[in-house]
Amino acid sequence: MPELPEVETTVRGIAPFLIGRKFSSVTVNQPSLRWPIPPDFSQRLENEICVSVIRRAKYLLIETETTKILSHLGMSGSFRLVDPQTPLKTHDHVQIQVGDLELRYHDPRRFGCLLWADSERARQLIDNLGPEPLSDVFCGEWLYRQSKRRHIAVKSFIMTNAVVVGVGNIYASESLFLAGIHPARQANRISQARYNDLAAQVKKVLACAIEAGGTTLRDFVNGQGEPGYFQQTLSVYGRDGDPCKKCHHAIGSRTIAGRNSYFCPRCQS
DNA sequence: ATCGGGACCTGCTTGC
DNA sequence: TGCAAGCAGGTCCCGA
Repeated sequence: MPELPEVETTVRGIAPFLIGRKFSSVTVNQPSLRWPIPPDFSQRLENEICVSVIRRAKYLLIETETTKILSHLGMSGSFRLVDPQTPLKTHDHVQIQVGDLELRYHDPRRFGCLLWADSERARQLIDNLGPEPLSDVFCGEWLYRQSKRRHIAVKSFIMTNAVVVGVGNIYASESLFLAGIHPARQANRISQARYNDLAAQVKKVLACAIEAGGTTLRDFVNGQGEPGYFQQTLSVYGRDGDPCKKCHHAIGSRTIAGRNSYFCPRCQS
């Protein structure tokens, strides 16, 4: 799934084509996502003018003059803009006509969601989110303070949304490698100096990925339907057994809190 | 309060 | 070649 850079790339890709335009017709082909698409979705959205498209954590917020949608792409979701004549693909669950284009939500695994942002469910999802990784609030001192009495592995810690949003499995492994911290190290056993470095690496790796247009793994397609290409620059993720780019020792992998984790056993401690 | 694991789905890869 | 098991980038929710 799309991690934060993919969501950011999607927002940047679709926003210019939506803002100031009318959603002239809305069709829900499959309402059964992680939570059902609200039954009044099409009716309430039709003929609305889009006023903003922004990202918060890995959520997209699409606002019109009278309402706002909260969407998450789950593990396999994507939005793309196509010519309305383009044949539907399997798992194109929602179609929104906007100007002479059509915005389609596509999601094979249906772990994503489309909700009204003011619904109780949506509030629950966004109310307890931690700081954005690229904001000034997120820094080594913040991480160090949050890590007190946290016994979980540092990798799980930085993937916790209340600590910092938008750090998924790929970028957790990548930033820990760049900071030289072993992913299984207990969160409360790391100095502030090391957290300073880690925060800096998280910012760097996410900013680079956004710059590159997002990582493309199997399911991501950006707003124009073109793949990103950041996967070529990954240092450890998915490189089990390959040589470390710093020391040439073999990259290792292990499961941490149920997630595959990649690291260099020599460079990370 | 904190933590790990199951659950939600489909599709691709792998191994028999 | 065919089939079934295993696994995938997220994250909520439950039970320990």
